[in-house]
Amino acid sequence: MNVCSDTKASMARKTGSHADITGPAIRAAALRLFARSGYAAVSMRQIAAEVGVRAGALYLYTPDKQTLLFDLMHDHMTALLAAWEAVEKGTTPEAHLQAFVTFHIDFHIDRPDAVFLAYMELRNLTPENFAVVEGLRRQYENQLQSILALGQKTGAFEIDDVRVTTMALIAMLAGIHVWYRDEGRLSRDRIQTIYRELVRRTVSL
Amino acid sequence: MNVCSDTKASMARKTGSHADITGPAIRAAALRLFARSGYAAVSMRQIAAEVGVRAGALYLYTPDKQTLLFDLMHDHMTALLAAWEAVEKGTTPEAHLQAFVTFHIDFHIDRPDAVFLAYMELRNLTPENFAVVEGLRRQYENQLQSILALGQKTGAFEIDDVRVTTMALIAMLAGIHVWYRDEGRLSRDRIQTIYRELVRRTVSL
DNA sequence: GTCTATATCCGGATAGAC
DNA sequence: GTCTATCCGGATATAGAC
Repeated sequence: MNVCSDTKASMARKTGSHADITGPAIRAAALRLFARSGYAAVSMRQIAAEVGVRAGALYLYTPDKQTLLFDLMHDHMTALLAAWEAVEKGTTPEAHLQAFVTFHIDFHIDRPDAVFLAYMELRNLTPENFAVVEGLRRQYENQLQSILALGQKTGAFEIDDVRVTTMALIAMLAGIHVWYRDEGRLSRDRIQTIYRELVRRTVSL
Repeated sequence: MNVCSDTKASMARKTGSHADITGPAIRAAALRLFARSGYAAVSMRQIAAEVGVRAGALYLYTPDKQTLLFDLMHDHMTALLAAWEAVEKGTTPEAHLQAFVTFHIDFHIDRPDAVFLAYMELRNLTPENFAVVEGLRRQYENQLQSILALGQKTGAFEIDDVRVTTMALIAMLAGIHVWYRDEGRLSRDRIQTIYRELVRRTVSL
């Protein structure tokens, strides 16, 4: 932070102007700290210190702390849905489901802090903000639920209760973030292989 | 609270003495509020108001807020382990696993607030307290892991990675608390039946 | 055992200088 | 765009009266 070499033509004209740097830096610091200690336990002064500015400067980039939290969660959920939209999903329900598992694990392993926020800090959102984020979360669940419902209809899957199975699989996948470590015993590929098989079994007799 | 009728022989001799009532009431109030709003977001004043006393009075029953949280989590985990010890588990690995699922769902549905605390407030424990609670949580995971390992050894189960399957099943079961409602679409029995089958499938080819 | 009062500190957010 | 200074409220925890 606070690199003021000013040697490049692209640098701002006035020393001390870092709107393009400080904004993202604030979001990154808030994400890291909120994920580590929880929204309520993190102060604006802490976030500012992490970025290398004073607390007052934060309010040039966010109207308040609540909006900072909401933006982080909202952007994460939006990115999640957009990324899933872009995935090549295959033709059969089986392939579709396998693609979902692979995608989910990839996306979540790459964004541990955002994932943590998205499901731990829901209760710290104002009711209006909660409704928005909850709606996006529900949309994501529905992606999986649709796959299961279609597979059940075509006979590809043997499922007792589609809604419960959806929630069970989401929970199973979400649980990975609790124990996953980059330097852990298992590679990402290995984990994906194991979970694809676990999920396949839960929808097969 | 603060019922001072003093008409029964069993009432305390001194008006305003409610040690036997206030202590549990404080814990119950703290549990409810911590679960609803999060440890960091709940003040001692709020807890006191819920009980019907002033904030200062709380310190007759707990040395500080942190200890209050720790005691709630510690007691929950201890009760969980003790209750599982007391369960009739059956003789085969299959029966053992089914008993675990049934037990887990029963215990957790009956204590939604404590369950919520136990996995949401870990990061608000001091390092020493965290280590204790984490150790108890690990003991519980090991109960399930032992069942899976034994079943794998005897050939009753077909499991790729016992550790990952343990974490996957724990997460799947823990996820119930996210959507379960007492007045919901599904009875407890029905939910247990569905999950017993989901779990059975994950350890069978 | 509880209350009132208070010490001490830290929180979010704003105003105005530079 | 950032800083310093500050307002104002609320936090935990303690001391001493009743």
